[in-house]
Amino acid sequence: MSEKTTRDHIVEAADDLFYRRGFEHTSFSDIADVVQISRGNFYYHFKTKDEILDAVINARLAGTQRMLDQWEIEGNDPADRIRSFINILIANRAEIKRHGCPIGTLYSELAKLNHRSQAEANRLFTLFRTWLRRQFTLLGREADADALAMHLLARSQGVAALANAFHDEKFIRQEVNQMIDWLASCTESAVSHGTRKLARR
Amino acid sequence: MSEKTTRDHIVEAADDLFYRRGFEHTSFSDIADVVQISRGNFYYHFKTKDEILDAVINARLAGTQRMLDQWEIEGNDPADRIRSFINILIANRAEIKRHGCPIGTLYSELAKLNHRSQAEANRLFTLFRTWLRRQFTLLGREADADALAMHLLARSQGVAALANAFHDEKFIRQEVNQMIDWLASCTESAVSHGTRKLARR
DNA sequence: GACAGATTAGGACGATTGCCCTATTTTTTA
DNA sequence: TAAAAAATAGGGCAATCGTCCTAATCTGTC
Repeated sequence: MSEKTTRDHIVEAADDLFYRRGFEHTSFSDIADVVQISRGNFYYHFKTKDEILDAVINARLAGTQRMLDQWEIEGNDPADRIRSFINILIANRAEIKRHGCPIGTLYSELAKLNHRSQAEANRLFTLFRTWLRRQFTLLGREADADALAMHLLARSQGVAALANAFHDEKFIRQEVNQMIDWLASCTESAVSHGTRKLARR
Repeated sequence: MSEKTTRDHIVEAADDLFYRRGFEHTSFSDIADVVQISRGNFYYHFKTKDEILDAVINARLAGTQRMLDQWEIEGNDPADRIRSFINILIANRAEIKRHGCPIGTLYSELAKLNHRSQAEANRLFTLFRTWLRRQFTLLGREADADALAMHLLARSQGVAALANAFHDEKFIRQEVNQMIDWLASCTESAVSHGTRKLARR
């Protein structure tokens, strides 16, 4: 089994705190308190706060990639895989209700700060976007695969934002059901791939 | 014509800065610089930073209410009024691309800070939610009017979030078109008001 | 057991923050 | 015009921030 280094602990704690309290609102001391190390030791592992941020983003990127790879193995059907994506909202509903989407809220904050790691944070979105686009292409919707991927991403973001604002898990379930239905209607009209024509049989 | 007081100027500048840079990242000095008053004078008008935040939220509430009232006058048809809501995304696309939705990003930040004005900020969402619900009710969808209102709010939030993340105005237009189409399908099936049945003629 | 390198602890720094006080100026009132 | 009130200016305060430095401790190797 893998020994967890102090550095790993720091990244893990920072990841959690950045999600729950935000990047700017989390101080070195906050992280050090969780990991139970001195602030001096902290500096040995990370020279600046931005370095921690980048490490957190990279950790999230790696974790997300692992998750997507896993879905690729589990689901034979691209529709199944897309449903796995949609169901993140269900799986993480409790945390989403309390803190929103980790990716969306982080990006939003970095955008306000005009932080130079905005582009890095965006890669988290792009990871999902590219993956979803491929799944929709496999579904026979290559003409508008990217638009469908963005549409689904946007709806997920919106659901997370409102679930957070209204502290409403039931709303998440409602919208997830609608997204599942929407996905079904996508596969049905896979051949025609018209821009906005959702044919019902 | 109405004389604009110093207090109004402060609220106006704070509103803008909170939107573009975020609440926490905006300092007293930042606002004072814009209004061109001393920090000392500042304290005469607002005792704490939280007071400014509340004033900004109230100003946004008032402005939003005025806008909704205006739509009520302009659009005879509830569908027209809902389209006015959807078209905010188009009207403000440039700013949304750069800074996201002012309501969504503010609430997200306050949630991270666990700020006690979260509830106040939420009233901005509730204002739209209640108004949209009424419009959908007038549209003959009273059974699921609230779900439709939340659905539309969520999609707007998602579009704003992704337009900001990918700096993509075209995406806004695409999604707005889809939302307009979706609204049309809502009115067509107004009578059946089934939970998730989007009948096409 | 001595030594070198890796790791940790704890404090100090300059800058910035929200907040507060007081003197001064401007405006209003009598 | 004199007094009162409203508004403004400028500086100061304690706390916190990210950052940095140095001394101490731990760990493994010869």
